[in-house]
Amino acid sequence: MTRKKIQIKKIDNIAARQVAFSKRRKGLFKKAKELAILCDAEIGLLVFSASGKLFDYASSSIQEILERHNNVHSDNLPNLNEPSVELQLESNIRAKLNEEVEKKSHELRQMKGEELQGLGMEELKKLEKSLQGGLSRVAEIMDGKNSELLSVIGRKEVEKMGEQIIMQNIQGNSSESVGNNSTSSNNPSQDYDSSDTSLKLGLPVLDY
Amino acid sequence: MTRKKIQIKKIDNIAARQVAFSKRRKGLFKKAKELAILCDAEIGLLVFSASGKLFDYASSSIQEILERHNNVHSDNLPNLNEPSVELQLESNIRAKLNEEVEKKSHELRQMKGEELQGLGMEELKKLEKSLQGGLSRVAEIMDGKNSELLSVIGRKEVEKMGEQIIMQNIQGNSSESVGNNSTSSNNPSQDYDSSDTSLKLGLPVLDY
DNA sequence: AACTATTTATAAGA
DNA sequence: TTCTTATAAATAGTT
Repeated sequence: MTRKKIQIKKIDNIAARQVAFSKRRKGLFKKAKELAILCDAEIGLLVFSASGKLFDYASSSIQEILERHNNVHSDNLPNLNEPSVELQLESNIRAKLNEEVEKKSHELRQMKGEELQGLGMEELKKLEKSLQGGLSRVAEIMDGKNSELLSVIGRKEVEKMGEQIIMQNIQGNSSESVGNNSTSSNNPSQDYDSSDTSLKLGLPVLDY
Repeated sequence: MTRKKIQIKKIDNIAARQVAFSKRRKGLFKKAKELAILCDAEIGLLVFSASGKLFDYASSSIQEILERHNNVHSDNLPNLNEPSVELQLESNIRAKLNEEVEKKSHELRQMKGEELQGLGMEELKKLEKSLQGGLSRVAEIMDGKNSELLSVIGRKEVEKMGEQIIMQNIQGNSSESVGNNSTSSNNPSQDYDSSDTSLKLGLPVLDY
């Protein structure tokens, strides 16, 4: 509804969802109050956040409104042994949440290669594709991190490493040296001849 | 709130009040539904018009529960303002479950290559390993399925293929034949000209 | 928590 | 009631 139109579906990002909840809850309560005042209506509003916190508003007392509601639906079964409304509600929510946890756990285990028995070929292929997608994204990010680190180390050091590698190749022969050769970093007055740094191929593999 | 800003006080004109009630009630319910969906909140909303008509909305099955709410509390309402011990307990459980759902959702999205920003190299590697593990398990299962299917196709066909491969190898020259040489057991009437068996090497890729 | 570009909601009028 | 439209309000994305 503003910088961009949004779809009305559960907001994935937790932080964003909490922010939206705060803003919209405020807006909703304001609207409810305005309607009650402007149009002389009786309004009861109960909101449980995803974390279980209760927010409510009633133009008169909640009891009064609920009683009235009950009268409208005229079925009176006074049962004091019943769990409270809220408690029943919470129970339902808990059941739903448990189900959701199970579902996600199962999906997660499947992505880790477990509990695959029931799947058909189509589903297996989908899963495989999903895994491959994730894998390549992870690889991308790792590459990105390596690049970042390279730029942090600085061009000079990289070039220096290149030189050293070249020298090693010229002098010895088999030395597979890949170790950390970075000479002390606080050395700004370093001067070197850039002309012989051409062979910078095979950049050191940065491993963590 | 449009052609002119209005004060939030009871609308005097009855007709105007009814019109406003209709419009604003609609808006209020829409907002309530949006909040419930967007932010995963549980919402109950009761609205009585000035004339006594009831309008309500509940994001879950609060409805029935609300109807009984006053049955429980209309006679004895000492502790309506403070959640009962049980309710607080349930709320805690719900909060924990929500957390768990979020955690799993997050992990799931990470396995699909999303929300990777915060991860360090170590974590990325772990993730990569996990994905590779899952991938190979999935591949195994798929292989298994292919084999099963092969056996369903029948030993005969497999044997036939083997023979054909052998024949090809004989007729050519490279004698690296590794195929299954067991000649058919229960197949006396089968006769075919192996000479025209075209190049069916590289067992058919079973695709679904 | 504040800002602001947009989307929504809606008061008045028809 | 419903539609239209000018304007007020709400709010998503950003800082």
